[in-house]
Amino acid sequence: MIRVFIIDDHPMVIEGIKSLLTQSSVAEICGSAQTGSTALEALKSMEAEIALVDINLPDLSGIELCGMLKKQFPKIKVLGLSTFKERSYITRMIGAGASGYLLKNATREELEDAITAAWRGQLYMSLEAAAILTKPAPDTPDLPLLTAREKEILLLIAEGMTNQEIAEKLFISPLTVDSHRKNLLAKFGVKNTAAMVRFAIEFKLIEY
Amino acid sequence: MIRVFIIDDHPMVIEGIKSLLTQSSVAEICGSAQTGSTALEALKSMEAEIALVDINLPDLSGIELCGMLKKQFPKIKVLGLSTFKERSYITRMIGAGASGYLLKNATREELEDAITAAWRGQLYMSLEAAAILTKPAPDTPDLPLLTAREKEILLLIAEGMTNQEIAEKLFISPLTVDSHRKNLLAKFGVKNTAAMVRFAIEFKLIEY
DNA sequence: ATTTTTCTACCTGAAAAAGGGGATTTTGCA
DNA sequence: TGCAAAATCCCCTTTTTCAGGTAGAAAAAT
Repeated sequence: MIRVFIIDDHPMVIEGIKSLLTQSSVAEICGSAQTGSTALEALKSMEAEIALVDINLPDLSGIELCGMLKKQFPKIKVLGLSTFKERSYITRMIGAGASGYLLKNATREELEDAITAAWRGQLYMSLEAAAILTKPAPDTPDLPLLTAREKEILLLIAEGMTNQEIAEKLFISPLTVDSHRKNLLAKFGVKNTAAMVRFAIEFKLIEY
Repeated sequence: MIRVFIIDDHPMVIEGIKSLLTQSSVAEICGSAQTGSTALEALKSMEAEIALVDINLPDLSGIELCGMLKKQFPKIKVLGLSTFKERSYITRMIGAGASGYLLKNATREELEDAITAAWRGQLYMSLEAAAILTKPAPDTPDLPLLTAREKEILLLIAEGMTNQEIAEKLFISPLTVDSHRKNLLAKFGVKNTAAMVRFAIEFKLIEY
């Protein structure tokens, strides 16, 4: 029997999962907690194999908690659990090391499949969550078209180079760099470099 | 038979996949390309169901190409293919809408499993890739510990607010904001705001 | 060939940030 | 209570960026 620990701030969710798994031949509940910190403490004296982690906890986000769980209890596999169908939650949870993601409308069968897959070292994604991930991303707002030179200079700005440094690197005048910088500010509709860098990363115009 | 299009800059990889799938009862190769742009063009006049996309192409990254494929051909499921075992490639590929990720050492069976799962709308992750994702993240470099106030001010800086604006928002002196800003620069080991914002996003100290 | 876009360069001055210090008060914790 | 850390505030100077333009040459598109 795979030992499962539940972390959710809603007691009725905890009870619901317990009820679903009561007659499971696959998994048994070894404990539960309503906050991330309580869970971290409880898991120190408990042999859990799987943690079902709600994305929204009162003290920590599920994403943060997942990272902490993986670090402190590397043997435990984490499954994210949420009502949220947001692709960014899913990808961040996976990025944090989760072995899967379930929506809270999961059937007992899906729960068991997820727990079993995670326990085997597989990545489990419910059909519904997979559909969210694999559908085309929503149309991003029309992004400004940057010239090649603007892109080049944007990268260098984001590395922290001053106009003078960039000018020396590209064999142009610092005044020219300044002109490009102003064009970038105008195209992004922002008023300074901080916002420019953030915009560029947010809209994947540069990588980090 | 599931129609599969291969995109890889190495002809020997394309041939290898073709060879593996020659006697497949599941999939058939309907075409191939060595660059992203060639693939996008070819797929306009081709009924492919699955695209196997190499992460490193000469013209586009596999991640970019995945996004473009999902946008222009929403019906096509994308599977990432790489020698790279880097978690960030995997998560970014999934974030771009891929239905799975395979390493180039995959067996015919794994290839077929991936293609079938993707075709069914599931997310496929090879055992090896899943292991990379679900193992505890490598120890990040020791990140600077920020005080609560520093975090607060970092967020506002990254939104593009000036010291004066932040001071008014927090009911403190602009000089205080400046002090925190200097502390942040020192803690991050960077010399200006552009690099500060980038560092903060890169190391997930702020979100965007 | 013409038009449009991009790149380059410049001007001036104000605003903002960065550098390099310093100090006092407040807060949290043992 | 005492101590360390955090928060707050200050000084002065220099550097850098931003605002708000202008304009010509080169490259690209038509």
